[in-house]
Amino acid sequence: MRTETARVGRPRSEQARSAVLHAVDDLLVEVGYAAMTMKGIAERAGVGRQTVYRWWSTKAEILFEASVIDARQELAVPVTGDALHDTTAYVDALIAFLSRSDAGAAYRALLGEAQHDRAVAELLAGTDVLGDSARAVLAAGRGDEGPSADVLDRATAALVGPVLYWVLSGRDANRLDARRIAGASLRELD
Amino acid sequence: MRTETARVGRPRSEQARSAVLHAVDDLLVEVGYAAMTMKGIAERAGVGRQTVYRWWSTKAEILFEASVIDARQELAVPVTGDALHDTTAYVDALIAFLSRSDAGAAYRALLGEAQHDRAVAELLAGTDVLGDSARAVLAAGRGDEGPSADVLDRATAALVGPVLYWVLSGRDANRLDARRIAGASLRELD
Amino acid sequence: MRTETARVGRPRSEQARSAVLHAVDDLLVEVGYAAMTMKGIAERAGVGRQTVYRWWSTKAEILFEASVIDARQELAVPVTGDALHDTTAYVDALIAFLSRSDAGAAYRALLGEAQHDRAVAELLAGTDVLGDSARAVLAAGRGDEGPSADVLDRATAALVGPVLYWVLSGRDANRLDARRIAGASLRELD
Amino acid sequence: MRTETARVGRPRSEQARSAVLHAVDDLLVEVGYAAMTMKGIAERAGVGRQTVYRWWSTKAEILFEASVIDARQELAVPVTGDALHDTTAYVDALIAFLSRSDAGAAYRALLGEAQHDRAVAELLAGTDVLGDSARAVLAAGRGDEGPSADVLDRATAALVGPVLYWVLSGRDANRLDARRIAGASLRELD
DNA sequence: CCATAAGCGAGACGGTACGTCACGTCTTTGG
DNA sequence: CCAAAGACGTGACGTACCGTCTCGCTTATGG
Repeated sequence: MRTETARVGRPRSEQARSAVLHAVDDLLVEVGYAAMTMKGIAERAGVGRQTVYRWWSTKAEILFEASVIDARQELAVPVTGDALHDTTAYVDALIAFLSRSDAGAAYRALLGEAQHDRAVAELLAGTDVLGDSARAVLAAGRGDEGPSADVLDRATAALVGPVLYWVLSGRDANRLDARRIAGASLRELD
Repeated sequence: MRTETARVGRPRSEQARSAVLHAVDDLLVEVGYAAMTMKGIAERAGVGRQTVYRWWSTKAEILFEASVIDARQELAVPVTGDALHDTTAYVDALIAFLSRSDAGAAYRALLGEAQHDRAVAELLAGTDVLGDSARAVLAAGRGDEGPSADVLDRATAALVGPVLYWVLSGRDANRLDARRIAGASLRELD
Repeated sequence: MRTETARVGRPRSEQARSAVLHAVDDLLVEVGYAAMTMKGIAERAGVGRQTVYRWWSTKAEILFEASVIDARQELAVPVTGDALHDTTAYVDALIAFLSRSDAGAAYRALLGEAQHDRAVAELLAGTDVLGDSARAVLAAGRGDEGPSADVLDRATAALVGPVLYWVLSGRDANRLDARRIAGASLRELD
Repeated sequence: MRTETARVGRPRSEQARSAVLHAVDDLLVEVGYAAMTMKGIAERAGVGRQTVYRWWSTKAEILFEASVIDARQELAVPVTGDALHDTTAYVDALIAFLSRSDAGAAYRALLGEAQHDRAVAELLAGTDVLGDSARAVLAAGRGDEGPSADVLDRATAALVGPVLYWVLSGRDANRLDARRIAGASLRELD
C-alpha cells in the first residue's frame, strides 16, 4: 500500500478504494478466501485491475485493510473494574469474533495464509490484533502497576490460545467455558 | 485416497506412491506450501500427473499422508508416572514439533489451508494429531479413573492452545515456559 | 496387422477381432473419425486395449480393414456390354458411395487422414479402391484389346475426379450428372 | 476469428498475429499437420497460449488464414484471350499448387481435416479456393455472355477433379496432361 | 497330463496436449 | 497522472488419450 500523498496529476479515487474494500468483504463471504482472486475483486468492484495492483500487492493485504478496523472494534470490551468479569466478556467477544463474525473469518483466513506466505505472516505480526486486545484487557484489570511484559504475554497466551485452538481445529465454539478460561489466564498474572 | 484392494488389472505401484510422498516432503522444505504444485510434485517424483490425481485429490491430501506418521511419532512421549514431568516433556515436544520440525511445518501449512478449504478442514478433523497426543498424555497422568471428556478437552485446550497461539502468531518459541503451561493444564483436570 | 499363423499358445480370438471391427464401424457413424480413439474402440468392443494394439497400429488401419470389403462391393457394377450404360451406373454407385454410404464416409475419413499421415497414405495407395473399380468398368467396356495404362489412368481420373471434387468440397451430390461424366470419361479412351 | 474494431483497452498486437501465422506456416513444413499443436504453435511464435485461443479456435483456422492468400495468388493466371492456353496454364498452376507448393500442402491438410471435422468443412466451403479460381478462368475464356452456373460448375469439376483425384491419391503429378484436361473441361462449356 | 506359450480383459504407468483460468504487466482511450 | 478496459506472456489447473507395462486368467500345442 502506498501512503505518500500524491501532489500532481489525478488524485487517488476514494470511490475506487472503498469499492475494492467492500468487494473483498463481500467476496470473502460469498466465495471464500481461496476462490477470491485479484481479477475477481477488480471486476466485482467495477475497477481496473491495474488500480488494484497500484495500491495493494496481494488479496491478503486488501483483506487485512478491509477487516482490521472491524476486528479491533469487535474485540474491544468496556472496562468495569471487575477483572474476572471484563476478561470473561473479552473471551466471549473473542469466541464470537473467531467463530461467527465476518471480520473473524477474514482474520482466520489471513492467519491461515500466514502459515504459507511469509509476507502475510509479517503483515499480521505488525499488527497483533488478538494479542493487543487481550493484553489491553488483562492490563486494565491490574490497576496501576502493570505486570511485566513476560508475565503479560504468558497470560495472553493462556487467554487467547485455548479459544484459538478450539476454533482453528473446527470444534463447536459453544462448548467453550469463557469464565474458566478467563480465570486461568488471570491466575497467570500473579 | 482410494483404499479398496484392486483385484484385476495392474496393481498400484508402491514405488510411485512413495516417490510422491517423498517429493512432497522435499518440496515443502525447498519451496514452501504455496509454491508447491501438483505438476511440480509429479515432476519431482518422476511420476505421471494422472498417477498423482488417481490416488490423491489435492496437495493437502498428499502432505497429510506424508506427514501424519512423523507427526504422531514426534508428539509421543514416554510415560513415567510423574504427570507434571510427562506433560512438560510433551509441551517441549509440541514446541519442537510446531516450531522446528519438518512434519510440524507440514502440519502448520495444513492447518492454514484448513482455514480456507473445507475439505482440508475435514481431513484434519478426522485425525486430530495435536489433540489426540495431548489427551493421551493428560489421561495417562491420571491413573485409573479417567477424567470426563469435557474436562479432558478443556485441559487439552489449555495445554495445546497457548503453544499454538505463540507459534502461529510468529513469536519466538524459546520464550515459552513449558513447565508452567503443563502445570496450568493439569490444574484444569481437577 | 499380423497375418502369419500362430503355432503355439492361445489362438487369436475371432470374437475380439470382429468386435473391434464392428465397434469402429459404429463409432465412425456415432462420433465421427476425429473423436474416435483407440481407447474408445477398445471399450466399445469390450476388449482390452492391448488386444487392439496387438493387431492394429492405428485407428486408420482398423477402419480400413473394416470398410474396404464393403467399399469394393458397393462400387462393383454388373457388366452389360453397353459401355455408356455401365459407366453411368458406376458413376451413380460412386456418388452413392461417397456421399451416402457408411463405407464411403470411412473412405473419405481415411483419404482425409492420408493428407496428413504418410502411413495412411501408403495404406490407401496399396489398395486403390476408387481407381481399381473405375478402371475395371472402363476396361470392361472396351472389349478384347485393352487401352494402354496411361490412357486408362486418364479416363479414370476423368471419371472419378469430378465426383470426388464435388463431394469433398461439400457440394450437393444430387446436382451431379452421372451420364455426362461417364461420357466425358469414355471420350478419353479414344 | 474476431474482426470488430476494439475501441478501448490494449489493441490487438499485430506482431503476435503475424508471429502465429508464420509459426503455422513453418511448423506445417517441419513437422506436418498432425504433429502441429496449439501449444507448439504458441511456443514457436513466442506467444501466450491464450493469445492464440483468443483469436482462433483451432489450428485449422489459423492455417486457413495463413495460406488462403498465398493460395489465391498461386492459382491466379493472366488472361490472354486464348481460352485453351489460359486454361492449360491454370491446370499447370493447379498441379504445382497441389503437389509442390507449401500453400497447397496446407490446403490438402485442410481438405483432409474437413473430412472429419464439420467446422473445418464449413470454413473451406465459405471460401472455395479451388472452385473460385477455376471458374474465373473458364468464365474469362467465354467472352461476353457467361455460361449458366450449372454448366460452369460442371466444367469446373471436370477441370479440378482429375487433378485433385490424382494428387490426393498420391500419384505422380508429372504424369498429368494439363492440355488434355483443359480441353476436356472446355468441351463441357458448350 | 502337465509344461510352455501366447492371447485375453483390466487397469495402472510415465507422458503430453487439451482448453481454461489467474497471474502481474503493458498499452490504449478518456477524464 | 489516474482510471477503465482489455490484450499480452507465463504457467498451473484437472482431464483425456497416448502407447506400454503388469496382473490373473484362459486356451491352445506338444513333450
